[in-house]
Amino acid sequence: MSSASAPVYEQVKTFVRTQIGLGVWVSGDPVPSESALMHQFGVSRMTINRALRELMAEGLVRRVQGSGTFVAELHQVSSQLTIRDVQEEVTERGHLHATRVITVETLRAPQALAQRMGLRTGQSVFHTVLIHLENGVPIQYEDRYVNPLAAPDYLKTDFSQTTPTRHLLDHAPLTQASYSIEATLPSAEEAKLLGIRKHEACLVMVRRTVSASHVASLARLVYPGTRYSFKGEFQA
Amino acid sequence: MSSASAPVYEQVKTFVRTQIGLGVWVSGDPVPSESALMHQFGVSRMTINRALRELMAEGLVRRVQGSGTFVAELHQVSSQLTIRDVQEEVTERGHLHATRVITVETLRAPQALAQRMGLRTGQSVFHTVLIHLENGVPIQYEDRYVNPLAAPDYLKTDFSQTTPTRHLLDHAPLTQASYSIEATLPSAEEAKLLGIRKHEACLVMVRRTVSASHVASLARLVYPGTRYSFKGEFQA
DNA sequence: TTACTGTAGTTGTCTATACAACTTCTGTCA
DNA sequence: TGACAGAAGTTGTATAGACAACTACAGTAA
Repeated sequence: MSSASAPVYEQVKTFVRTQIGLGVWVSGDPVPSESALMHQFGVSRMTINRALRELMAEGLVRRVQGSGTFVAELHQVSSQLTIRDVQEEVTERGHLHATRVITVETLRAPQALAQRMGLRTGQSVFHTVLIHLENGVPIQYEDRYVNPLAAPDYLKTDFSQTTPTRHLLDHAPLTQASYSIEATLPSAEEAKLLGIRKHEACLVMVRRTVSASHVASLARLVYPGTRYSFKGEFQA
Repeated sequence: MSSASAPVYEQVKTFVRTQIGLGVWVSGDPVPSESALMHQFGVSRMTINRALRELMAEGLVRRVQGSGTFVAELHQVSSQLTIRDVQEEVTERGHLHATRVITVETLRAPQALAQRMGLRTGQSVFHTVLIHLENGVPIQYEDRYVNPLAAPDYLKTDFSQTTPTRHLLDHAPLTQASYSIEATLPSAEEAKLLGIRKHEACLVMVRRTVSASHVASLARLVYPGTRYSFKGEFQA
């Protein structure tokens, strides 16, 4: 029923997806040409083109100009890892979000930090340390350095109301970000502030965001392993 | 120079991206209508449409039929988390990959496992436990259950040559996958096989893959926190 | 055999047009 | 005032055609 009224290009996508999903066409196999699918479905080439182009963007097929369309080799499976504002994430679960402000300061960047943020040694950098709580339980330790050039008003924020992430997204348009996720044991201070034992494993995400060609922020986010996990899905 | 010869729809995308990147247009602002951009660039509507449609797919703008196009609220940043075959990953780094086979067996699924894999209790399930080594150092403990219906020849694989991931990708076309990433301390057996101390934090990925409507495999991958991290990038 | 050329087939881009579906606002009528 | 109708503007989809750019292959010439 729903497919009867679905747009034609969606029907074509579904057809191709199904053939691949059922294993009728396997990795490397040629997908029928635009011309062939055009006659098979009795629609115009642009419609077929859109379907195949979108399937390529989704990583399901590979297209080579002059040669043809082929089922992609799925040797690597990518999925969206979503990085969200903690506050929204918590409130969306219907829980209460609160912030404990530990440190708010301006300091002169030591060499190691300056290097990682692309600044000169001794340049001013904003520094905040916060604890995010979900229903009163600490779930994230956030240690963040912010480039004053990217967000001059950062320290004026009321961090008990607005999260740093939120402020930055609103004031420093994001152009690039990189992150790494590791597992480590917490430092003494982190363990104390998160209210966990020293031998409890933590997920640590280190995130570097770039806004208009300079590093905007460098954050170290520590999550107690027992209270947090990253989840994701992948759909062919 | 390169933009002079770039396709028009790319030029339009670059224009919109730049306005957003520079902060000229901020979250929620209306993007000029297709008709306006059409006159501005002197091109047909379909070309503008393609540019805006692709920007929407990339999450940079939000489009509402009948209303207009708006700069998206970047409250969530998603990026590709790539799940790859360990062997390929290691050899690509120019290192030596090896596998230690610990367990290869068929067993009857206990209730908890059967439930998680969508099988009946007592049904046959393949089970393998392997250690992956990079230059002789253990980097991953892989504990995997495989549905015989999805990959009947799984146990015939020579696991010292082919990784389970590889066999499954080649024999059971992937239609869906979900995963979670957590931090925990290793079990006694895991610590022993990975050659780490009991109090060393580990990244644990639990991955469930679905092939043609039934669960193909359930894997628990344990990485020593000191030897592994997930990395990723995001580009606006 | 080897190197080159041409041709058929394929994808990439773009146009001008059309109608459908939806939103927003304005003006009219009760 | 309030409800409704309509018009204008917007995006969504689809068409038929055109030319460009590229690939793969077959045939030809040296």
